[in-house]
Amino acid sequence: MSTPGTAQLAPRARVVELLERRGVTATQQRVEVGQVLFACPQHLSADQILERVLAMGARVSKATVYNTLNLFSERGLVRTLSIDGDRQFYDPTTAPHHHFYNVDTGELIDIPADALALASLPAPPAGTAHERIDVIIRVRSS
Amino acid sequence: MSTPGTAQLAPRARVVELLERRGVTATQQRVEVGQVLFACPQHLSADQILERVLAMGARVSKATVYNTLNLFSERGLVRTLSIDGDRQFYDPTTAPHHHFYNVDTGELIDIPADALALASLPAPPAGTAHERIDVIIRVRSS
DNA sequence: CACAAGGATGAGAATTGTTCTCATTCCATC
DNA sequence: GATGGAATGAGAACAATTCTCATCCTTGTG
Ligand SMILES: [Mn+2]
Ligand SMILES: [Mn+2]
Ligand SMILES: [Zn+2]
Ligand SMILES: [Zn+2]
Repeated sequence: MSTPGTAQLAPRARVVELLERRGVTATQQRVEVGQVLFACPQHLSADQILERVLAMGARVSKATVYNTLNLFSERGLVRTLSIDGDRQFYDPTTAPHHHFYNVDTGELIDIPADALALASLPAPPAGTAHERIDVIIRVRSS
Repeated sequence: MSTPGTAQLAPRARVVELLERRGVTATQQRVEVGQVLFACPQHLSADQILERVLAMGARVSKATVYNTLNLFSERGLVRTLSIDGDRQFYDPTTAPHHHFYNVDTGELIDIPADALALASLPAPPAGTAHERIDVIIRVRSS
């Protein structure tokens, strides 16, 4: 039994703490975006985040949602996923992990880092250093 | 000593054969796109392909380049890569392999499938079947 | 507790990669 | 050489994202 229009949200206090730990000023809108984004492990588009923030009764603009997500991404509060050419998804789980992507439904499912062994990693090209590894396992509904 | 404006191209006959093997009618424009795309292992955007086809003196439109790349992609002649939210890259190497992506320069480098061991693959979610695995190793210029 | 000063916000325009429309052109087949 | 269906292309349309810049907040200061 869920109250319509009242999705689960991360508590403001927890969001404020997360932002301040990364040196991000905890403004009204950033906290509201964070309450939606950090509610649970999930993968949301900018549009979905905007919808949900508006649904919780807050007032935010599209520009601020994008500003905020880009800032969160720079500060390591969110991971940006590009799985197709359409839109990006924002992933509150920043620890290393991977994804199943259902090409038919668009669904994204987390794969814990330790559920997938990457052996014999090739050395990065000369003059470069590893930053992060993304594994996307594309699946079809069968 | 390279002749300016005359980049290396795949021979028309080879391209025609590739297309016909996949049941794709070998029209003038499709063959020209193929000559650019199948010239060597590489990763080009639609715009780069258009530029190069025009540079070889052929007449093609943007719409046809996109039509052709989407058709090639459906027929398994090219693999589409989404590495950031900006544009897609088209990869003539359709056999399984992976990529280094230099986030500073935008450079994409192939990693042969056998240079990277993926052990203990998790089972696909119920009701789905593996389609393909993409590993992208993001690196920074250091 | 006013009060700057700089940072954040937002309405809407701009940008850009990609798709769509549909009239025209091409091509395989007869 | 005709012809019917597929392919092409100019340009409009779309959609995700960014930009502009006037207005609004925050935060520290007096
Ligand atoms: Mn971006
Ligand atoms: Mn596409
Ligand atoms: Zn995830
Ligand atoms: Zn490749």
